[in-house]
This record gives sequence, structure tokens and C-alpha cells, in this order.
Amino acid sequence: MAELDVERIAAAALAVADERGAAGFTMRAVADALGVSPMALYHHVEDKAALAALVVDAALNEHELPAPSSQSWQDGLYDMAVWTRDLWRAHPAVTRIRNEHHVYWTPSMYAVAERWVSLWQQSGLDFEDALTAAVTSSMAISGAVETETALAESGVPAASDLKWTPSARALYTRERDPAADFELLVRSVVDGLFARLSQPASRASGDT
Amino acid sequence: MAELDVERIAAAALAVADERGAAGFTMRAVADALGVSPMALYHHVEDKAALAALVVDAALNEHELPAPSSQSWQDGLYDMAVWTRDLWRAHPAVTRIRNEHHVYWTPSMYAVAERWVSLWQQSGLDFEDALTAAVTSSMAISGAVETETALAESGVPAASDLKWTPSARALYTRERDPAADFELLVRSVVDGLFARLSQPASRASGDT
DNA sequence: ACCTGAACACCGTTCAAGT
DNA sequence: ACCTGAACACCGTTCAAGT
Repeated sequence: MAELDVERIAAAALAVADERGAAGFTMRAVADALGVSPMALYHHVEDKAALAALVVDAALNEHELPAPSSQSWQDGLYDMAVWTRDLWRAHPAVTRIRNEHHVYWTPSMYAVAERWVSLWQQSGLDFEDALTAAVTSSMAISGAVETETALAESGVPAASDLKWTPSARALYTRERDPAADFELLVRSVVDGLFARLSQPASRASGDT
Repeated sequence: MAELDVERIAAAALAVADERGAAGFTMRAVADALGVSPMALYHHVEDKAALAALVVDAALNEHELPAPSSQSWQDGLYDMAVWTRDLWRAHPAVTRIRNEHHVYWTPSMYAVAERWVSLWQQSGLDFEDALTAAVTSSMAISGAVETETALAESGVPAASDLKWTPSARALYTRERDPAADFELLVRSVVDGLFARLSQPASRASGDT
């Protein structure tokens, strides 16, 4: 009746994560969704962390990477950033599962990294600098995406808490256009890193 | 024998988190550290999420904010960023606990936000833009810190996994100076956002 | 008011047993 | 080879009971 395999398990697990959230993402819940005993899963998957990795990879494979057209490398990076943001916003629970189970690299993640680095290499920076820019920009941008989805899941703090912190309050009452903020951030990071790494001297030093 | 109070609980819980890690951060473990029954904690703390908030706040209070000297606003932001990075690197488990239990705002976090926004306001950007810069830069920088500490805890992928992904491999074999990378990132983000928000037209648009 | 022991409803995972 | 039921060692939390 079951005919389990890794692919079916991954799809079911992703569905469970989406529907029941990170807390409801359970070996038992995934087994239930497949109409199978929880222990059946262990025949195809090492442990829960491996199942989490499967889920992350399934989410990454849902949409193909943006086509590398003839646009500028900056636009290419921005397209990749938007692709990433759309992905995690579509599966907020998966980002939590990813962190909880320390799944940082999956097959598809390598492909994303390749593309990211290759775009930075088109910038004309030398190899080492392009790598540095790729690493730091990706940490900043993926970090911003994670923070955004996490905050989107949590509610707004109580007004009483915000009473004495005008900045934090302004931060929440401000009209927000998250997509525009994200574009601003990505382009600022990319331009800012390129500018700093282009001028050969005083790369990270404060005195310009 | 016990004489429990919230402050003692917070200190013990932070110690447990530091010593036993996020997985070992348990109501029972904290109670043990205090020589008390697990249920005693519930008399002073609503639930585990509230205890997690206590831990985050205790970590934040360990060191005072950097003194706001007469430096430039850019240096002030950089000092704050370093303060944050040092903090989370000293307590890597706490960042995980923070995420797991959705603790985003604690009393001390408001103080940090106030300072961050006020520094951006010294940049001369108008109020809305300063707020936008403060929000986006903080998401990027705190996100980068979280990613860095998470990756530091996890090991390097197996060489066999990296075989076919030259960029990812280069990324790991590259000589890294995390502190310098961090300074580069922070200053690039700050300068990049300021540059983009300073020129009134085409704020987030790609065509410069 | 503060603390405790026993218990409940969950987890991930092991293990012997079934086909 | 693949799946199962029962069991183990944990969780967070509730509840009645003690002082």
C-alpha cells in the first residue's frame, strides 16, 4: 500500500512543513501523511536531520533558477536575491527547520552558490575579491530574508511595550513596502561592496 | 534552600545555554543547575519561551553598549555592529534559542534599536529614509552575524561533496579573516545605503 | 506564596518481530 | 528488503498536594 521512496517522502514532508509549521513537522506527522508507520521512514532516511535536508532541497527545486540573460551582473545578482526571497517566503517553516537541523548545504544549494559566485566574477573584481564579495553579500542578503520572514510570522509587539521606545515604535508604524526595501538593500550591498573592493587601497578601513 | 527569583533563574539559564548548547537548554537542566524541581521555575516564569527571552536579555546586558563618542555616525554604526557580533559569538547557543522561541524584542533590544536609529538620523537623511536605512541595514548585518555563528558551529562539508562545485570549494579553502570580512560588509552596507538614499531620484531602481 | 512528585501528552529513535 | 508494534529515554506542562 505504501511504496515509499525518498522522493515521495520529501514531497510529503515539505507539505507537512508548509501546512503544520515547523512545530508540526514531526516524524509521526510525515508518516501519517504517507499512511505509514513512523518507523517506515527510517528505512529511507537516516534521521530527522536528513529528512530536514530533503525538505530544504525539495523547496529549492520547486522553481528553477532565474534564467541568466544578457543583463548586467548587478541585475543578475538582484534576480537571484529575489528568487531566494520568494522561495523562503513561500515556505517560512522550512527556513526554521533548516536552522534547527543545521542543514546548510544540499545539492541544490551548491548550484545556487555557483551561480552567485559566477555573477560576482563577472564584475571584474579579481578572484579573491569576487569570492569575498560573494560570501559577505550572500550572508547579508540571506540573513535579511530570514529576518524578514521570521518577523512576518511573529506579530507586532504590544503598544504598551513600544511606549517608551520612539524609534522602535516608528519602525512599526512606518509604511512599509518590503519588496522595495529589499531591492534597496540588495542593490546597496552589491554597489557598496563593489565600490569598496574596486578601490585597491583601504578596503575595509574606515577612513575614505 | 532555593530562594528563587527571576534574576537568578536568568543567570543560571544563560549558563546552561552556554555550557550545554541549545539542545541541552531544558527546563529540567536549568532547574538542576539551581538545585530545584523543574516545576519551581513555573512560579517565576510563564513558560519556556519566557525563559528564553530572559536568557536573551541576560546576554544583551552582559556588556554595555559602546560609548557614543565624537566619532562619525558611520564609525558609531560600525562599533554597534561589532558589539552585536561579539555578543552573539560569545553565546552562539543563545542565537539559536532566540530563533526557536521567537524572541525578537526584549527591554535591552529596544535600547539597541534606539541607538541604531539615532545613529542613522545623524547621517542627515530625512526621517523616513533614516528609518528605512536603519531597518534594512540591521536586518542585513544581524543576519550576517547569525549566519556566521551558525556556520562556525557547523563543520566544513566533506571534500567529496565539494568535488563538483568549484566555487563552494574555493569558498572553504579561501583564507578567511572573518573580522575583516565583517568590517567590509558593514561599511559597504552603510555606505551603499547612504549613497542610494542620498540621491533623491531612482532610490531602489537599477538604472543608475 | 512557594515548592514538590506524580502524571499526561507528546517527541525521536531502537529493537525484536513480522511479511 | 521493507514495514510494524511495543518500548525507551526524553521533552514541556498540568495538577493535586504539601509547607
